[in-house]
Amino acid sequence: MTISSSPQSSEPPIIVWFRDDLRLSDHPALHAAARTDASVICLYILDEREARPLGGAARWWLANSVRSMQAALEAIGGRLVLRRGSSLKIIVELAQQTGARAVYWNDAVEARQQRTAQNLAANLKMLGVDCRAFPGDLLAPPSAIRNDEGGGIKVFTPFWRRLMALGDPNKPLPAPKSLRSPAGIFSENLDELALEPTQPDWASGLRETWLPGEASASARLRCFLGQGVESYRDNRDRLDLDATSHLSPHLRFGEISPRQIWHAARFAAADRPGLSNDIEKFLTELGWREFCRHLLFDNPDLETRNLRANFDEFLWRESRGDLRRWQRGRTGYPVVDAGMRELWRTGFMHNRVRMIVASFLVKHLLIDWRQGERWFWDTLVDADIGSNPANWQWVAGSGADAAPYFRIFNPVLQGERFDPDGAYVRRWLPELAGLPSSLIHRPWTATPSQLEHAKLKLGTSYPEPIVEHTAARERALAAYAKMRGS
DNA sequence: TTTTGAGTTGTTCGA
DNA sequence: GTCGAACAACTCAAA
Repeated sequence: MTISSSPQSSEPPIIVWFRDDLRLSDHPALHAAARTDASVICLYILDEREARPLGGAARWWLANSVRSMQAALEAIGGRLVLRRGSSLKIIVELAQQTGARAVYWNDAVEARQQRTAQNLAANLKMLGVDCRAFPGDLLAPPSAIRNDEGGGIKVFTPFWRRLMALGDPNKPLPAPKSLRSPAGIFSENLDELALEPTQPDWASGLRETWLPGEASASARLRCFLGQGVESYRDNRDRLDLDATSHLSPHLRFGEISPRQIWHAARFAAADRPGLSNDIEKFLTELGWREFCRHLLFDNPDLETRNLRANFDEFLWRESRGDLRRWQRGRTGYPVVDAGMRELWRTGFMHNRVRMIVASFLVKHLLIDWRQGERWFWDTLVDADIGSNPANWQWVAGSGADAAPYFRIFNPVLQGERFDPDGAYVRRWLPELAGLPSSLIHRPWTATPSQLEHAKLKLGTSYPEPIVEHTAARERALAAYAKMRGS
């Protein structure tokens, strides 16, 4: 095989179609294309119909991630072609226009994306264009972890054991050192895709918190495995400590792959045996991502359909007012409100707080989990097509391996346990900052003089509780009992 | 085929 | 203050 030295070569190019895999390293489709002697067209399409339309926070992330990848590609001689519209139509047209010899992409687990890929493959075949889909998004394909009936495994622990029994996933692939991309192919301007908010520009909190892109993702992983993972097992639930990796949005957009994380963590564990417990626990979280994706593979309507059908009978409350107070962090329960405001400001929420606020919406307010799922989808930078609905269903009790219905978080106890000095609450609810730690998670129990001393007016500067915990708990238990009996 | 036992993340109550 | 039991019943994996 000869290697063409001419950048103007007119030989047929290979199109690499990027989706939620905005990285150059460990990218099987790009790696395969770059190994040939062909020039490579790197293509990203904003297709609002192909998959679930992105939420606002995710759109902001996408814009910045794409910008970062444009720069990374240019640094090795390549170029990113940006388009908007129907993926199928655009790829077929581009393949014809450029006389492409092949189209490569990485597999996606979501049903709509798979359908598009199948249609695309059929269309390309008719045109005589080769196409290949590569595994790259998962540690193991769903087909490798099945139960006796050929379905997915619905309980996490056996799922995890089976995944571990498969052994290490493939080693990550290197990024191409150089790339040739044909010139003269039309690309949209990123700004014209209007992914970032302008009127108003509400993204300042996101900009202060995050740096999207592959380089940032791998720096964060390195930093986390270098120091952060120490005491991960013990401290990961603490809201007032910075004990988690914050890799989730990077993983969501494929700026880093699960295989890269897996192997880097294994390497770190071999290097520092004292950390192996913490690293095992960290890898388990990667296992949960995997579990949720496999669940989505078998249940394409995970975001709308109760996995346990008896939940279809559940009588949810309709209250736009209560929903809005929850969304805005005005429930009167400090740990809930702090979480909802962290989310609104940064596009992120600590995992423990996600459980607390989700339990509060579903059980204290009896509002349909789908409403909460949609709010998270719109506001989280890491809103994941699998994890988000799967975990909402888990909290609600309608999901796989779900929490039992009587497990109702007490927001006061959870706050006192995981934010003992109230540092997390004070950070996000400055109006409560003057309260002593003993009252920070239960301001309604403060005496008038304590309130005055803290310069706090309950009902004005901070709301009274939207529901009383014990009564709400009993109401939830009764609602579940009724569903069971109906 | 049948049986057995386990199942991410809790709270409350009463001894 | 600490501890164990109750909260219920069901689904699923695996022997």
